[in-house]
Amino acid sequence: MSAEPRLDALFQALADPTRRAILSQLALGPASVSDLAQPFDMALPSLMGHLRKLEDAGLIDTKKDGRVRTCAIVPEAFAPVRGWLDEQRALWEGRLDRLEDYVLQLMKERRDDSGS
Amino acid sequence: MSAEPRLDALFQALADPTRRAILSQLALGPASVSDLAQPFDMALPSLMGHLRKLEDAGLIDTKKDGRVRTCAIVPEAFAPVRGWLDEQRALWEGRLDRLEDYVLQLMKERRDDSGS
DNA sequence: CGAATAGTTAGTCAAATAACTAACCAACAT
DNA sequence: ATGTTGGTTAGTTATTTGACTAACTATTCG
Repeated sequence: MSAEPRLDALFQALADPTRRAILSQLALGPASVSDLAQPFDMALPSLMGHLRKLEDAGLIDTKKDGRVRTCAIVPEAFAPVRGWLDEQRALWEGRLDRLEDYVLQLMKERRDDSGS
Repeated sequence: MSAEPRLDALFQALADPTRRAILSQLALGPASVSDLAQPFDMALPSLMGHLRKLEDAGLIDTKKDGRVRTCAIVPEAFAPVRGWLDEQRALWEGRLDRLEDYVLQLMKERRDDSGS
C-alpha cells in the first residue's frame, strides 16, 4: 500500500533542523565534513550520522579525496517531494472542481424546479 | 539556529506512508475516523495516533459531532513545506547564477589575456 | 432500557533516533 | 618518523515512535 519508500526517507531526512541547515549550506556550494560541522555544537560522529541519512535519502552525494570528504547537494533529489505535494494539491483541486460542478448542478436544478 | 519547529512537525508528519495515505484520502473530502481506518490493517488506537500527529502538525482539522469525529484537510498547512523547498531552490539557483558569472568572468579574462 | 457503534484512554513493548565518548586509521606536513 | 588533521568505527544511553491489547465513555438505535 505504501509503494513509496523513497518518500519516507526523503521526508524523514528533511524533518530535522540540523539536516535542513546542512542542505541550506550545501545549496551554496560543496563543502567538506568539517566545514559543515563547524557551525554546529555537536560531536563529529553525530554530524556524520546526519550526513549519512542525507546520503541514504539521496539528497547529497559525497566523495572522498585524500583524507577529505566533500559533500554536494543533489538538486534533483527534491523532485519526488515536490511531486507528492503537487499530486496532493491536484487531488484537492480536483475535489474543489467536482464540488463546484455539484453546486452549479444544484443551482441549475433549482432553477428548472421553480420554472416548472 | 533551528527557528522553525513547525517544519520539523510537518516533515515528520509527512514521513509516514499511512499518514500520507490519510491525507490523500482527505484531499478527496472530509471523512470520519472509522472511514479513514477502514483501508488499513491496523488497530484503531494506532490510527488515532497518526491522526493526532497530523492534527498537531496542523495538516488536518477535526471536529466531533455526536459520536462521530470528522476529519478535514487543511490545504494551507502545506505552504511552509513548499516555502522551504522554494527557498532551497532559490539558494541553489543563486549559486548557479554566481557560478555562471564566474565562468563568464573567466572567459572574459582569457579573451583579454590572449588579446594582449 | 439495553445493545451496538464510534471513539478514547491507559498501559505495555520493540525498534528506531540522535546524541555522546573513546579509540582508531589514513593522509599530509615538518 | 612523528605529529597533526580529517574522518571513521564501535559501543553506550536516553528519548521518541509506532504498534498492540484491554478496558472505558459516550452516543444512537431497536
